[in-house]
Amino acid sequence: METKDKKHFIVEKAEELFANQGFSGTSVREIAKAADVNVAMISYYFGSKEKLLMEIFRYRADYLQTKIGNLLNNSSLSWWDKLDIHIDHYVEKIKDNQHLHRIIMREVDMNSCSKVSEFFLEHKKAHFKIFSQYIREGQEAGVFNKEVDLLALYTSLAGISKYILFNQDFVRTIIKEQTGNTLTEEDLIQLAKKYLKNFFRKYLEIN
Amino acid sequence: METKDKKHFIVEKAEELFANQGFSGTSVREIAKAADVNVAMISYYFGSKEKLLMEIFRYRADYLQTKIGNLLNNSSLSWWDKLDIHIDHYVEKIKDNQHLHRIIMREVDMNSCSKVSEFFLEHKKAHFKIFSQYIREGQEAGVFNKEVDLLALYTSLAGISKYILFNQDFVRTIIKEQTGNTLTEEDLIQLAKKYLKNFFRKYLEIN
DNA sequence: AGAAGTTGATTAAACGCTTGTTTAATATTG
DNA sequence: CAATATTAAACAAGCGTTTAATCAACTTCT
Repeated sequence: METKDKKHFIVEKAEELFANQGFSGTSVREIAKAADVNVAMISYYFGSKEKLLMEIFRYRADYLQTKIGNLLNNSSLSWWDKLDIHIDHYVEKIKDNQHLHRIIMREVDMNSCSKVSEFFLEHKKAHFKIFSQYIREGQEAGVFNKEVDLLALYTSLAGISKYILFNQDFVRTIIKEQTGNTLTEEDLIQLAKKYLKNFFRKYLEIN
Repeated sequence: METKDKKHFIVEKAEELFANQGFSGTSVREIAKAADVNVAMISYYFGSKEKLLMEIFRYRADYLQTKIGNLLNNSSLSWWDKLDIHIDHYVEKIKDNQHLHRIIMREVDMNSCSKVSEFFLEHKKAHFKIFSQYIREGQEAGVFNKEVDLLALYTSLAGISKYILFNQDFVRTIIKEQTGNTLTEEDLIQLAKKYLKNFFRKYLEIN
């Protein structure tokens, strides 16, 4: 394997371990074993354990770019269809980057006083900006209800989708009791999307 | 100080440290220093670091009892007022037990495969049961809209309140940019309550 | 073309330090 | 005097990181 691929492999294994066991709860020896490399390679490649964590963030930087705007602007779809796409996109992205989100929740959101925290705060702000700009344009186009709190919308979007994705066991159990069906992760994704689309319709529709 | 009070003091200090730095990220020496006791006392009192974590859960067991039902049943208030009380109660309880919730999020929700996870899953189920029973009674009384997904309501209640409370920096920043005001934690609690009450009205009102 | 040299990758071992826990001695209490 | 509480010190194990030696691949020189 090429050394660049090997580095990426270590990053991915570390990401998974950090997500499930936490940064402090995972030893470099554990990471080395999972990636099937010598312990020293982690210091050799990344400098330190902490810098490996930073490398994870850098590795996922493209995801954090949140360039949804382009997709939506050039389309001839209706405002409502675009909103659905936005929601689908949002939930899907959280699903695809669950490990990263878990790490952010554990190591960044929880002790919010480092430079990393500031970086992710900026990212959240940027995403909120894109989101609220889209809603406002829909409002000015006369499609979306103008009497709606953008932050209320956004916290619901983030809160609901994160809750369903990070409490999968709970949601699954309830659905199992209600219907007898055991939902797959994909089913849960669809459920989150359904709930959110319903939610946005209720809030943005003009009666 | 009495030995029982001292034990409680250690438990509270440990709770705070575990909440902010994680279980693995906090050493027993750190806890001992925070509680101003000798390191050996923690093993002497609790047996081990892990058992101290369990003691935290036992210590907060009364909170986790979630006996909201009593308060609501015997009241002569309207269904809507009772719902507001329920929401107030829910948000307030999360605020008062933020440390515990952080620990549960970090150490329980994240790696869901231990006996502790099962315990908290049962607790969530019990709370959902109380919640949905209340809503259903309101539906049968003809006050609440019958065409509403109980799980959608619940995940929103939990998701929104947790998001606001555990992303305080973000919410504060947005509000600061929008209004110029820097919100206190109490303000954020009120915001969460407002959002949730609005939400439940939108979903449960019969047009 | 083949030996010598250069570079980066990989290894096992060791480093010093911290970890959770235990021990054995001392202090405090009833 | 007995029982409990508290202490400093020691314990083995694990931690993140470094070292120095070896390996592999490629370049350069005759």
